[in-house]
Amino acid sequence: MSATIKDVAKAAGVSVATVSRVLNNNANVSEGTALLVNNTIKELGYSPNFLGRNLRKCETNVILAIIPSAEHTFYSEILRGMQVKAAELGYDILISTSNSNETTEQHLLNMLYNRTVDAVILLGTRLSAETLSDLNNKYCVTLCCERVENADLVTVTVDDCAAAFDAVTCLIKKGHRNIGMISTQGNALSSKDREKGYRDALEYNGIEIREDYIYRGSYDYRDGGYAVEQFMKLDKKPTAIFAVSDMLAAGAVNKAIKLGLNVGSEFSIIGFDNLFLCEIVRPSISTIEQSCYLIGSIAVEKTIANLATPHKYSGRFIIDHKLILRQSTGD
Amino acid sequence: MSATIKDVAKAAGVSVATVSRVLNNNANVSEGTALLVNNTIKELGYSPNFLGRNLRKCETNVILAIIPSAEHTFYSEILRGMQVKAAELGYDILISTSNSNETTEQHLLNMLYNRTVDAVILLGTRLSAETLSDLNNKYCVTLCCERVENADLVTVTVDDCAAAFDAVTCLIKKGHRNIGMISTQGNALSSKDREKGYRDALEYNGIEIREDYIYRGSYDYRDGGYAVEQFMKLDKKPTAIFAVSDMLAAGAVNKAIKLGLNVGSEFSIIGFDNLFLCEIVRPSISTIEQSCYLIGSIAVEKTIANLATPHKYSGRFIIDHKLILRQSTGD
DNA sequence: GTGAAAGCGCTAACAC
DNA sequence: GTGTTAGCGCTTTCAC
Repeated sequence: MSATIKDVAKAAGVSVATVSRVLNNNANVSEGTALLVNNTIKELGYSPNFLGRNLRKCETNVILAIIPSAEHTFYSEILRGMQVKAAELGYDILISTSNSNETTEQHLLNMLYNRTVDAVILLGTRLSAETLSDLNNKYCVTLCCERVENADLVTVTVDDCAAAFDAVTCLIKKGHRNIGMISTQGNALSSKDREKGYRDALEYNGIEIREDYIYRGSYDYRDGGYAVEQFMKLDKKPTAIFAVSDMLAAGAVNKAIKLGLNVGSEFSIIGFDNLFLCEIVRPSISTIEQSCYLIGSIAVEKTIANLATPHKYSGRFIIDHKLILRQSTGD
Repeated sequence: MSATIKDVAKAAGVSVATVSRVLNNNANVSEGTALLVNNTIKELGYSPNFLGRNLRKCETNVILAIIPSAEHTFYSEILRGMQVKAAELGYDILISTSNSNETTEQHLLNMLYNRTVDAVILLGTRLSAETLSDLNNKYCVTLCCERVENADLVTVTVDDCAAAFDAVTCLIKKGHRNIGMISTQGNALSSKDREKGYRDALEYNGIEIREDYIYRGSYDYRDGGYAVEQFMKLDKKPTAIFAVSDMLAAGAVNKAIKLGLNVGSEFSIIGFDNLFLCEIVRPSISTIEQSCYLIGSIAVEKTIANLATPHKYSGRFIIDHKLILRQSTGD
């Protein structure tokens, strides 16, 4: 159907080896031949078939990024960081969505097994530490935005504990003593770490920790509202909330307003991620911003480095975060 | 490094052909041999190398979906529709982002040239009709969410003109006679079509069309605000706005509120896409909902159909839309 | 500086 | 029902 390297070789009157050398900018080819070959390539509209090349070289120069869902804008900047760094290093990033479903996630890993991609970067995962370690041992897998205890692979995240500590400390400094937290069920360590940061901040400031101040639901917007409803049933109602995601914070803000609370200095809310949403809603939402671009960039850099070495590195990389204050904390 | 089909054949004491047959569920293999081979496969932890298979079969069973950016949640449901239909038909969907940049888009098309993927589905495009037609002629390309005049390829969109007509008619029925429109610059026909629907609705109701009621900017949130500012400088100020995207509508809503306008029945705004955002902001935003899941599903179905036939179909598919009324129109 | 040829892992005739 | 073998398109070693 389309031209092959053989066609080019024949048309240019050289061997396929020479065409291949031209294709790969190999030095050992005379200027004249190179010109001739390049012209023939153009004439025939030839492009190399990477299936042949990849098979031969046992590499694809493609990294698969698996995100939970395309519905979360949070990943977009991370993906951009990945793409820029990957392009720089001669790789392409392809994306697929797992729908936070372990079966789908497993299916996508087939691309690793069957050599369709060189490596996988997981933006969150449902897999166990053992699975991840095995996978990274046999292939090359990196984890982003989430950590898994004792999993032996490169992990790139913010310091969730410290970030939560900062957020809650800010609320305390504003005079709040009754601070609720909206967290999530399940075993995402990002949430657990943020809970720890929440507890640490309270403890550090000599504030009693109340278990009924911690609501755990899904990441769904509505859970933010449910949390507020729950809190408002308590004897001692919280006057501030720290949520592990901006969506939850948005749900909390809207529900609080609906309940007649004066969201701002009187009833403060801080989210997590700095989604664009935070700027759009009224009141705008204070939040923790992660250096997303950097997370993506570093994840790719470390992944490609691991691809090149026989003894894989598997450390944890902590990326910067920043507290951003807006109207939901009265700023 | 990892086991090959040869290793399996040797270990099982059969030929590679037999292993291949088992791998592909070929009927012509005895139950006993199949069992033996499958056990050996498990023992060796073998998975077939798709680079070999794909090279041999000249197909990858992968479709590349190119989206402008992962920042727009609008595409998520379309992608889900694509993935479900693709899985059904034995294909995988991989996603990449073009950043609305023609160079990047062109780069991604390399995956088509070099046979890394079987087909490409573009969710919007910067390419010309000629480029698209050539591309689809030589390979297999489908266009979604946007149309390009005279481009010879399968195109799947809502009826933008009719949808806009519905939105504007709704505003007129609510008593508005001075209706502004927030559109976009550039040559996106979706916007042009929506402008036509806007004009048609006005004309149909005997309302004069004023060119200064049409603002054209980017798709950026802020442009929604700029539009409102612009409109408020006019002698006869609009009392309603139809925007070609929810982001623009959100920007318009917030700016209108800031200017002291009573957004709702007094000053109405309708957006486009039905982003989740519409439900979160206050007032919630009326909008046009597209049947996104269906758009994705049909796009994939038609693409795969075209992959199988020598004479490609290249028609346009119109998908349903629905007007959704919320607080921003006083509902 | 260039060519011949082997072989990456797989599938699919073809032969038996 | 199973095996032998050619060959998909490419890179790379080895000659020269």
